Amino acid sequence: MDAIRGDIRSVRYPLTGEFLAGRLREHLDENDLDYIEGLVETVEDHADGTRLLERGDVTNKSTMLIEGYVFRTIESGDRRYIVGVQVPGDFIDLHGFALKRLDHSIVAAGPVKIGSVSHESLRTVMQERPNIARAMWFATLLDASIHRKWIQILEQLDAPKRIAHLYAELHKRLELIGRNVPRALRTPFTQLDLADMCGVSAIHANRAVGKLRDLGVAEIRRGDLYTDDWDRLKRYARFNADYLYGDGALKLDQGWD
Amino acid sequence: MDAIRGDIRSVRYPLTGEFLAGRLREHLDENDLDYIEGLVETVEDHADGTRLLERGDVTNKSTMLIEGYVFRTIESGDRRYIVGVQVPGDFIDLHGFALKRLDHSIVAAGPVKIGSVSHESLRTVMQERPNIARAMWFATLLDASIHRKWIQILEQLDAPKRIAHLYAELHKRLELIGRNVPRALRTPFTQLDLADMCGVSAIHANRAVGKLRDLGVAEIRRGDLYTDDWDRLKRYARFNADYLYGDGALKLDQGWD
DNA sequence: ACATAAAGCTAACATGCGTTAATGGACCTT
DNA sequence: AAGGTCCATTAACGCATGTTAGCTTTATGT
Repeated sequence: MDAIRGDIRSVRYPLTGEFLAGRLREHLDENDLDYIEGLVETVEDHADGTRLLERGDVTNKSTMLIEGYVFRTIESGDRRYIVGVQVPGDFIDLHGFALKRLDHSIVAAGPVKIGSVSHESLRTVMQERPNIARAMWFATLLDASIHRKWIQILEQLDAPKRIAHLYAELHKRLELIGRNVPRALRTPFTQLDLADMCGVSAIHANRAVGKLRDLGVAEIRRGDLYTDDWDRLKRYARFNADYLYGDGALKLDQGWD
Repeated sequence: MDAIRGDIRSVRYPLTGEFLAGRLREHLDENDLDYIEGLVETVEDHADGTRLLERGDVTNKSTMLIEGYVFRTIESGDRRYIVGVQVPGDFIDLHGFALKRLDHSIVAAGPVKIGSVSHESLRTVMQERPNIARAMWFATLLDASIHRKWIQILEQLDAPKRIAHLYAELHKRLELIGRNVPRALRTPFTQLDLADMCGVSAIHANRAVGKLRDLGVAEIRRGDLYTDDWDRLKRYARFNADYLYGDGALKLDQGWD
């Protein structure tokens, strides 16, 4: 494995590419986005499977995902449990800024590009840029909302619907950062990855993928999902995007600034 | 059902009782705690099952749980999914301060006592009391950490272990706010509540309770759990308290103030 | 082109969990 | 004390999922 091969379309910033701001983008102006851009001190490529952060780590910088996917994982016994996925533009350890140590590990799912911001810089942000600070708090609250949805999904849906919901969520999250996915959503996920996200065995994840194929809902091959009817897939998965707060969920109208 | 009957032991504050600060307590001094106390504008009692907040609500105040338990619920189809539980001292809708609307409902589990803080007051706090603001961010990050653990639990454990883990978690969380539970952990949870928290049917929750009894791990009667060996129960549930950050997890040592 | 490893696929059997139905027990109301 | 309601319990049967094993396909490196 070597460095990233994925294409970065229409690069906006010389250093990090256009998606740095990610989910913050909607809530900040050009000025703030430039300011954040200036905070990034280093940009690195890492290969598939790289363990970027370990549970228990104490950090002095926070990391933003610029390109690729990462898993939030907790290992227990000899198995891995994936408790979250991040897409480009997401901070992946903003909680490491406020919490002493990390409660879970971060592992690259496929090749990734990441940027680092020192906690020292973040402290300055907290003091001097209250609206950016607020947007960062929003970002961690959105993570919590996504966590709650995952809990509901695990309680409510069977394995095929869980997998469909996962792709429906990614489809929407990519759309929210300006990446429209027309027909094929490409990911580096193996069926074992899907299994570890859905809390089922790899064999059963394979059955579930087969069922989605048989039903005509979607074709998943080596992580890439193909469908001509995203609406049908989302209906099948009982997907409702409200929890992603895509419509400017931040409360801006009550004199925050 | 009528108003609260639970005892409030060793009341510290005249208005709200000693546990107002809850999980914030460890990270703030007397001065800050008094300040928070002063923010509480109203205190109310509500009966079991009261829907305190609805998914989709837009709020202008945030609520702290003073006495009792509440569920975070998402309804879908004709079933209810419980995605979280809060104990006394927890803010239950701090995210409603930063997010435009709530992504889930809050329902009283048994009789509760709650206090309200206006968002206007919170905005003042954010500006004038950075260490309190930080503690509140911490509180929401801790919720996210608990959510991740629930995801792992649902992916990893079968129904009996999920129930054991739930009580183990509550046991620890109560300890962290100064309420040591010696032998019996009393809750108002029905077996249907346990089922909705664990993502299983009520019948299967009943089987799981029976298995815990047969194994001698714990006896659960009408929500109250009895055991003479909490360590054994926690081992059975693979409980590890790290994710609750009970040891002062907030990063205080790097010039936050 | 070939060898190898990783990933995907299939089958058979065991177990966890859902569903329906019916019974029993605890608490509340009158 | 009687009746009613909510909750807990048990049994029987079917489906979802785990486990073990072996096989096939695809990607990758030489």
